[in-house]
Amino acid sequence: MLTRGTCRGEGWWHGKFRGCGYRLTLGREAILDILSKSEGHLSAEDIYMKIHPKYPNVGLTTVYRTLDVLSGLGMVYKLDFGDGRSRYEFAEGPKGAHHHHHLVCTQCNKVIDYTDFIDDEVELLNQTEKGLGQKYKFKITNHLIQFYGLCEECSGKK
Amino acid sequence: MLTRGTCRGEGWWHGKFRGCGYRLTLGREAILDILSKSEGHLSAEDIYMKIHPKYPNVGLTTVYRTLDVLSGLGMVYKLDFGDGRSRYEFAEGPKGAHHHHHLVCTQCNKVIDYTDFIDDEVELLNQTEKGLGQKYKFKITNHLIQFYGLCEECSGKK
DNA sequence: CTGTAAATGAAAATGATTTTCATTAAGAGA
DNA sequence: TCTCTTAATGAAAATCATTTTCATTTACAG
Repeated sequence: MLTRGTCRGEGWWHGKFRGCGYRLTLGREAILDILSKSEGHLSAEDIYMKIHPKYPNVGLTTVYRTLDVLSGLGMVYKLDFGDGRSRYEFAEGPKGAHHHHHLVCTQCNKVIDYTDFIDDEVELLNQTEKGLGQKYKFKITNHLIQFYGLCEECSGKK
Repeated sequence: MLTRGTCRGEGWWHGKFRGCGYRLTLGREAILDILSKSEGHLSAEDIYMKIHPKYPNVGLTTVYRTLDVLSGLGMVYKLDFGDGRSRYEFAEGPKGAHHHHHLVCTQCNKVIDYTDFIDDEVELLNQTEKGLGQKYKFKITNHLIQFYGLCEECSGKK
C-alpha cells in the first residue's frame, strides 16, 4: 500500500491530494467521481468499465494504482467478500452518515449493507478501539465487521 | 465453497466427516492435525510445508481442496489480512475458549490476536446477530471483526 | 515557459488458486 | 474379506486478479 506520511486530515479531495504530494489527474478524478456516486461494492474492473465510456484512455492499471492510493489516504475502503476479487467503497468515515457493516452470504456471495445496529456497535467499537490501541500500542484507523451466513434464498435450497 | 447440506452439528471430526458424506483420508487427517496444533494464521502453502516432511505425498492441491471442505464444515476459518493470500485457522467456535479477534497492521501486515474485549463484543454481537438474522432472514453462522491500523513499529517510522 | 519527478498505458510477469484428467483408494455392501 | 462404486488425489496446465516494467506523457513548482 502506498502511503506518504500520515495524510488523514480533513478537507475535500482536491486539497487532500495536493496536501499529500499527489498530483490531481483526470483518471483520479474520474475514479473518485464514480466511486462517490455509486452505491455498492465495486471491483477494480467494475470501476474501469464504468469509467471507460467517458474516459477511454484511463487504463485498468491506473484504476488499481489509484485505488491503492485512495485506500492509503483512507478515502476508500478495500473489502473482501471471499469471491476472489477486492471490492472498493467510498469511505464516509466510521462516524459518517452512511457508515454500515456487511452481511455476507457464504453461498452466493450476496452482500447486504446494514445500518440497523450501528450505533451500539460503533459505541462499543470506539471503546474497544481505545483499549486495544493503548494495550498494543496500535494506531487504529479503521475497523471491519462482517457477519457471515446463508441468505434467505440459499438457506431455502438447503 | 463446497457444502453438502448443512453439516454443522457437534461431535468430533471422524464422525463429522462421515456424517456429511466425506471420506476420511490421510491427507485430511494430516491437515486437521497441523491446524489444530498450530497457533496462528497459516496460508495453504504454510500448511503444505509443515505437512510435507511427514506426508510427502499430500499435494498442495489437496491442501487447498481440504481447506475448502473444512471451511465449508465450519471447522476452519478462512481469513484475509490483505497480503494477497488466504490464511486459515482452526475454529473453536465463536463461544469457544480461544475465540479471538484480530488487530492488523496495514503497513507490515503483522496480526495480533486479542481476546481482551471479547466478552462484551461477543455479547453485543450475539444480540446484533439475532436482530439481523430476523430482519434480513439470514442464517448467521459466523462473524468477523478486525481492527486496522499501524503497529508500534510502523507508526514509529512515520 | 521549462524542467523534473510523478503518473500513465500497454504488455509482460507474477503468483495464488482452480481445473482437468487419468489414477488411486475409502468404505458400503455382498 | 473381496468387490465395486464413487470420492479423493497428484501433477500439470489453466485461470485470473493484481503487479511490475519501461518508455512516454503530464502536472505543476519555480
